[in-house]
Amino acid sequence: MAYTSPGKTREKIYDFVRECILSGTPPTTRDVQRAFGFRAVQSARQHLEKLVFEGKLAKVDGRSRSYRLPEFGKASPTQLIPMLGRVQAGELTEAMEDPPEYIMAQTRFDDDELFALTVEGESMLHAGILPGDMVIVRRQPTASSGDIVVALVGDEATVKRYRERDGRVELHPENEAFDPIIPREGGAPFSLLGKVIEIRRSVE
Amino acid sequence: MAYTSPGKTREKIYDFVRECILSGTPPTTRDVQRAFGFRAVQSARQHLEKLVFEGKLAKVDGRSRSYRLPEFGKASPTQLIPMLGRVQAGELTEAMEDPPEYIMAQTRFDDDELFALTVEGESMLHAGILPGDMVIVRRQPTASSGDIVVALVGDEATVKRYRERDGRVELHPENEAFDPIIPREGGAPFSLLGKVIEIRRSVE
DNA sequence: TGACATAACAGACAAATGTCTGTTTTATGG
DNA sequence: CCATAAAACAGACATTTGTCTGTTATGTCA
Repeated sequence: MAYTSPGKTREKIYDFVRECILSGTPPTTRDVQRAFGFRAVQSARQHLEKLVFEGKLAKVDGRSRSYRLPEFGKASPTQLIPMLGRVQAGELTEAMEDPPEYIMAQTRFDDDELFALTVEGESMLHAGILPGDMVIVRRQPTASSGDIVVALVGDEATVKRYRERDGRVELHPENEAFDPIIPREGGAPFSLLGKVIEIRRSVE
Repeated sequence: MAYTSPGKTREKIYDFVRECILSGTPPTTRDVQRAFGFRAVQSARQHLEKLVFEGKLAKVDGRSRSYRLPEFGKASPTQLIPMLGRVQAGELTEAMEDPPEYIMAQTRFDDDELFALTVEGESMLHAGILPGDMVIVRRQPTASSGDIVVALVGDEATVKRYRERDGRVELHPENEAFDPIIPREGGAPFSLLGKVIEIRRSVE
């Protein structure tokens, strides 16, 4: 490769490595070599190591394809979340598509068990949750007053605001056209599926 | 490793590989071997190849760390989107944090230029866009009537619904408390930054 | 011009990694 | 019991990949 001014090639190499990493396949030293037409591995390695020294890349010595963007790993971890579609008697089951649909989300904790649902109905309109919106839910058996939750009442999954009054659970819609749900002994079986932690709406 | 019932170990291996891939470091055959305590590389390889045969994993022969989730590549590509924070005189500039914040999003086209903004104010309340919501914007110079857009009016970036009436551009809020913006000749400089394609709200 | 720094090259070795052949163990069904 | 299939093991070889030592080319500055 022809001689280039100091740092010029290095920037391009950084961009290249970055692209590779973001697309899921960190490059090998020789990948970089080939991509830039170097006739020596060391030429690529030289630049890569300097990028590490400058802090623009991170790596683990001796391991293949180990160059990384230093920002990641520190940043909040990303998770794949299954899109659950249907709700069946008592049990929320994965809409068995093949392959199942997944969405990416950044979460605070790696061990949260998350799933996503599509909202039907307008009962949460005034909370800014519209029909067709996707809600990301953290599976948990309890909630705090004021949380937006997904609950199973009878056979139906529903998104409502959770409240406790006098030790009794109430599920409040945010739309005057709907009535609160107050589960009672002997009534429809009630269970809390989890708490809504994010709402997404695609308007394309 | 002790003998396990058919497919049992394989499922766990799939989960393991999946986790590795999602966290950005696809495993080597020997990574899997070690993780499961196999005393032979082939034990791990056997399972991995079978997973490929079953279509649950994809790989490139002969390349290190090349196991992938088949859903990706085919599925909509994911890209990193910069969070733009401030708006400065006429120009939307990246809030120069170090490192800049990025979020993941699944997009239809790889070459879309996207960025994200945080919404201030309640002018789009009835469109289900609340203060603090994040909007993902595709940079484009034009829009269709009915689109929700981000426009620069004077020095301020604003989220509104775009309408054309008699060939004139109008920016409509979705809240009676606000008035439409109708850019005029000689008025505040107006430019369209792009179209809102997704709204996200974190309620944690 | 010469000293110096960086870029690029050449060739090699060692470790990591993918791959292969064959054997042994374990569960299952006739 | 035997046949069969899958799981697990053993040991090896080939390629890929990381790393190293030393050399040559190119630009900068005094």
